[in-house]
Amino acid sequence: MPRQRLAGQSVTSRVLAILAAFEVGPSSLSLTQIAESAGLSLPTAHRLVNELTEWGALQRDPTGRYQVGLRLWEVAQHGGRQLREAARPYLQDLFSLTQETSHLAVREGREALYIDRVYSSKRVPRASRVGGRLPLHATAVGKVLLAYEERWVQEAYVAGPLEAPTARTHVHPGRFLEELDRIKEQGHATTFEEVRPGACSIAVPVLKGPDTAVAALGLSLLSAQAAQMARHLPALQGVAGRIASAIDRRWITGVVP
Amino acid sequence: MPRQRLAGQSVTSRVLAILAAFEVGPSSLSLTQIAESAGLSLPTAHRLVNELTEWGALQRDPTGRYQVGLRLWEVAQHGGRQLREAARPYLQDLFSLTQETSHLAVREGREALYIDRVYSSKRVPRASRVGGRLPLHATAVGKVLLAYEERWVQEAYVAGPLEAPTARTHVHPGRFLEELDRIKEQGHATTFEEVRPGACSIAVPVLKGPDTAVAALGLSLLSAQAAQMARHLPALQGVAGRIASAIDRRWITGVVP
DNA sequence: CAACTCACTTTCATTCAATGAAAGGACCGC
DNA sequence: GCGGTCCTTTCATTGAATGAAAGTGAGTTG
Repeated sequence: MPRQRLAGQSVTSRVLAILAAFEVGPSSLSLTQIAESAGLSLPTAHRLVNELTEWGALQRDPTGRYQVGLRLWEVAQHGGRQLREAARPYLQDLFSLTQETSHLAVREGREALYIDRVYSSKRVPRASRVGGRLPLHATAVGKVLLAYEERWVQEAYVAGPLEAPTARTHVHPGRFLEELDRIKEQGHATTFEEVRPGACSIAVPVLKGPDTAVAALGLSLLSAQAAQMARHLPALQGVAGRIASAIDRRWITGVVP
Repeated sequence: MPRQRLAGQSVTSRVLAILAAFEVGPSSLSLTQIAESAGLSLPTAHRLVNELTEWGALQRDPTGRYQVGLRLWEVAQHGGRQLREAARPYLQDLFSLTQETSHLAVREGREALYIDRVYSSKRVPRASRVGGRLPLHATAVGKVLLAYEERWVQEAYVAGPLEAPTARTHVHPGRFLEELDRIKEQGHATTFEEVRPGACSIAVPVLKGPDTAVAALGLSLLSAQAAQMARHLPALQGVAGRIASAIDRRWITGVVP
């Protein structure tokens, strides 16, 4: 007799579980790994994965393992497109001005989601990744995003566990809330080796209204350059302003076809 | 009695049809539009769309319409990641050197799929879009990609319809095949107002072996700058070489975790 | 080279999740 | 209030999805 169908019974949920298998971990997975990660029997995984592959949501690499397919990538490019496309040229300007890794992030739950990033082959303090996440309290963009949230969101955040990727990460709830107040007052946040040793960062909000941040704009620098961080503040604020008005313009113009 | 369930019966295919609705057309759709585009009854579309929304594959905008969600975007960032992450810093270098819109494309069927793109707020000849497609025969990157394909692929391509976005598009099959030969011989392709009036482009292959192009690297310029196109050729070729070896290194190092 | 292993693929009887007709909101403008 | 459009919920019916079991095939061992 077929084994009892378990919870989360909808086919849709199974398909999504397969996609979720690619959220973390290695970028290519065997069928068995997918089945295990998604909690499916091998035949079921096989059939669904085949359908996804045929459509182009997944694709097989030369070794037979599966990766995310280009067609899914293509469709998903529409996600967050408004913000990303409005911001991209100015993010590029920021990089040209500062020659430092520039990035744009939004808040997703307890993490900062990196929407876009500009950097060259020269200096690359690699912590974030486009499509990657980092905890809000350990990054400058994250602190900015949280500083512009309502008080109860901030309190809910510090009520949760504050992990410490390095010894310098600020993990004291009370002091962190005070830091958030200071950040909102002065309009920018900084970190020094709070995500990874050797890297520091500075960020400002992209505002929509006086108290609402739709995104955060940041620079990552090597710790050796930390002294010059403040020098980039005018550039950051200027570019953030331009992005804010570009978004406004898009909102007024209406939905991009 | 419920209406006859039609072809393409699997739930997976329905879910994918919903995603496909976002491939073309406006970036946000109402439930009714999704149902129509995917060929589903309203209740079915409703249930599936709800599940997708709950997971984060779709999200509702303030007006209640649906767009591609950030979680799907995040997962799909893994698609083509190897190539994109290897190439990105060099693509940025190319832009810094030339100050012209730089892009990277791969072949997907009869079209060039734009994998990445670097440009600033200054000059923006907007034809391509990251995640967008253009016909192979109308773009410099497309011509390069086709020139390095085997002969039978080229012939199959010209056997299909060669659309002409502008009056200058090359649509004569025989002459186009000759152009492909010349392109492979000289190692680069150009267009002049073949996609859209006012814009021209130049592209070189990113090679893996002497006869295989894994991608194409291109610049878009305003037609007024057409005379200076050739001046950028050394930069293009140099950067393409660096990208090629970066990819090689990644292949040897193995799959990125 | 047979015996074994491991990862994937196919088959098929059983059954429960998916389906759409129908009816029920919600919000328009008139 | 009334016709309109769009979205949401309900529910009896049923066929698409399921997993046990058997099959394939590449690789490894004795």
